[in-house]
Amino acid sequence: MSTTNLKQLSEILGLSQTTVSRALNGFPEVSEKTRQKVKEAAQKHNYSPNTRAKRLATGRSMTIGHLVPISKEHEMVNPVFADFIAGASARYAESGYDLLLSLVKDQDEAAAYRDLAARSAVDGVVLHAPKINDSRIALLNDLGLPFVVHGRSSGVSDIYNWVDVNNERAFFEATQYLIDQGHLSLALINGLADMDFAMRRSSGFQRALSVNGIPSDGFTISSGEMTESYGYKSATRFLQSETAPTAILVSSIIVANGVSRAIQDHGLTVGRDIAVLTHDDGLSYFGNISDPPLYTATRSSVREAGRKSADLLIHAIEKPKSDRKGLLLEAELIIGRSTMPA
Amino acid sequence: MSTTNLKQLSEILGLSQTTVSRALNGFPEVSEKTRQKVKEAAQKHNYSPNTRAKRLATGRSMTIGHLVPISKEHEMVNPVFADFIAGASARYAESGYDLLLSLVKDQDEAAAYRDLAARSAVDGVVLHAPKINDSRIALLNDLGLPFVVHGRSSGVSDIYNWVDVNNERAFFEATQYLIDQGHLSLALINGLADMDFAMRRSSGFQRALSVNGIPSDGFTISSGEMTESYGYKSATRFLQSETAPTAILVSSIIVANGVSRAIQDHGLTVGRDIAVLTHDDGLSYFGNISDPPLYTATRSSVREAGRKSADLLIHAIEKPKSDRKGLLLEAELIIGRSTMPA
DNA sequence: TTGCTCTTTCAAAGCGCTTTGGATTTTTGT
DNA sequence: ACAAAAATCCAAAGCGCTTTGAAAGAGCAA
Repeated sequence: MSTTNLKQLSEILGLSQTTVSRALNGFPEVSEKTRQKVKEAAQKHNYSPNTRAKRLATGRSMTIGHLVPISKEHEMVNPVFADFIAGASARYAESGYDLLLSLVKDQDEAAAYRDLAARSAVDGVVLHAPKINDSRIALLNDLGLPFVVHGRSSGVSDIYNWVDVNNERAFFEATQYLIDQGHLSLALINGLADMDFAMRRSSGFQRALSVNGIPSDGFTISSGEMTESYGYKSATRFLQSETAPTAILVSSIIVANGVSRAIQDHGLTVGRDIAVLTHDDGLSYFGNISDPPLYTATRSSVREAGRKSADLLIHAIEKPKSDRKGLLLEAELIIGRSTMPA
Repeated sequence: MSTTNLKQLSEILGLSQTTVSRALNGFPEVSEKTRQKVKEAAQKHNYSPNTRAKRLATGRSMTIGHLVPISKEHEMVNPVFADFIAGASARYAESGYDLLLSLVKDQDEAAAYRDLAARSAVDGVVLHAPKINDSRIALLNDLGLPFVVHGRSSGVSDIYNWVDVNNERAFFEATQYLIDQGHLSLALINGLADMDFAMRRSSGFQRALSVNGIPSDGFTISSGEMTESYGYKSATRFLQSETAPTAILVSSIIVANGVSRAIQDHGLTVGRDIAVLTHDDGLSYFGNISDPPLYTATRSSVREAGRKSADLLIHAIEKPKSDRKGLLLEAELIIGRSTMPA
């Protein structure tokens, strides 16, 4: 298990380090014959170039950073990130990048980005969970660090790379679907109000209501961090109110689990007494994969978003001059057993 | 946002690179006065040492690797890892380590470890989700890569650092608790059978049964990947059998959610008609934080385990001669609303 | 002053790669 | 056959830090 280095390998082969390096890195000026010999020797002596030396010499980190936010109060990490990263990680591996992960509290995030940039520790970063008017975008542009945003940030005038789900349309259509089913009293259990995705969902929801002439006392919205117990609490509150909704839109399956529990505790049955429609990020852990699925849902694979984001970022890193791009993914409306006509 | 390097900084100060480097790294041979001056200049010119250069010069990667397994068929990533890593990440940050994350399919994992070692890309790794007789432990010892196992591996004779929950005892006591409540027909919905933790839980479960003289037709065990729908399916199967259990032990809250759903679909009520007791890793996202909690549970914070593992690993890296250590954490039995006397 | 010990500072040698610019050998054209 | 072009190879110069080994300066005793 000893480590051979380039110098030793070149001595073994009786070639210069240059030639060996070029042979291994596929440069055209070395003959196929020597290249073959070199490759075999490298294999045999179990040589791989030392990462640290290579990075210094090339001036590239071959590392992509993910700064995943942890909410200050709850210290939670949203399982959605894991799946997104799983998607991205596969792409990084294919292209030879390592993934640097750091879980940071909101208030430390700017400093963490500055640090990564100053230390020159990464070639690019993925910006997670953008808020409305997110200041991190300007910061990253300032730092000159290539990046891609998973989501978008309304109100920001900078241009940037992003990959997002069409949340507005997804929730517009979901709401329209429920209205078509005859529901007139609706509720939305949304994510935190300052999140961009939550804003877009809420706006799609409200547009559908307004298009269908449902007045503002025909709906309610709650905002919060998307946990099971948040779903439970919100739904309980709605159910206890005088104008209890007949249909509830929910921001994630985890939250929907809490909503279902609340509904059951109220002696009602999901999909019979009350309709539940949730967004589904396609996290296989939480299911919704039976046929027909448990929940009617707007589905969009966050893992796929991770793959796409990685592709975009790698492109931005390797072709620095190219234009910034945005990629809008459409969610699919899946009809499950949690909704029914009013 | 330009990057100053050591050479430039030393020229600005009219000092040699050596002195500046030593001043910044707290060596005793530089006077407090110069050190102060250097620090101020570094601050002012926004200097931080280039990570790549530093790593090459010191021969250390200052990076710790986490290879998180993705199951081949389901391509899932268990949310437990996210919380563990959140705990570890905080410690790494304190000690100046970066965290390299890679999500790998089981069959690629050995190659991935070899690669990390050959490239000299990390100073140590965390081994996740050990199986019974896990061959990765011998591999890592072979590679000479410092590591800590989150869990243990029965049957392995190597010595190694580990941090584990006392799963045997936790499930022994949990089972005893249910038996004390009068339950005579029990079921265990466990993790995958080749996982070490699952084996230990199952063994604690069976020990309690045997201690209490419950015969082998008084219980059932199912094994599988710990998803919501796995919980649903297993519980459904149990409930449909002739000797339906009156109490079910479950391996995680997510699975327990599926179990609850199955019970409800069967027209029964958790904590009244049937007892559910689950392990709770303390993932705040999935709750069980109300008072009293929803589920009676054996609780042990996986985030805390992450912190402890990080401490142990950093120690192993920085003091290579020190003895390998094992750390056994005790789970706490929390009484919630999901259990009742038979 | 001289001589001696501590302090403080520095020039230069790595760390293990990539890459430049040039040298040497082989092939091709006529 | 000979010059020009192409193919092949190499020595050496970085990349930006840390660290070694030695020199210069300061403080003090005689």
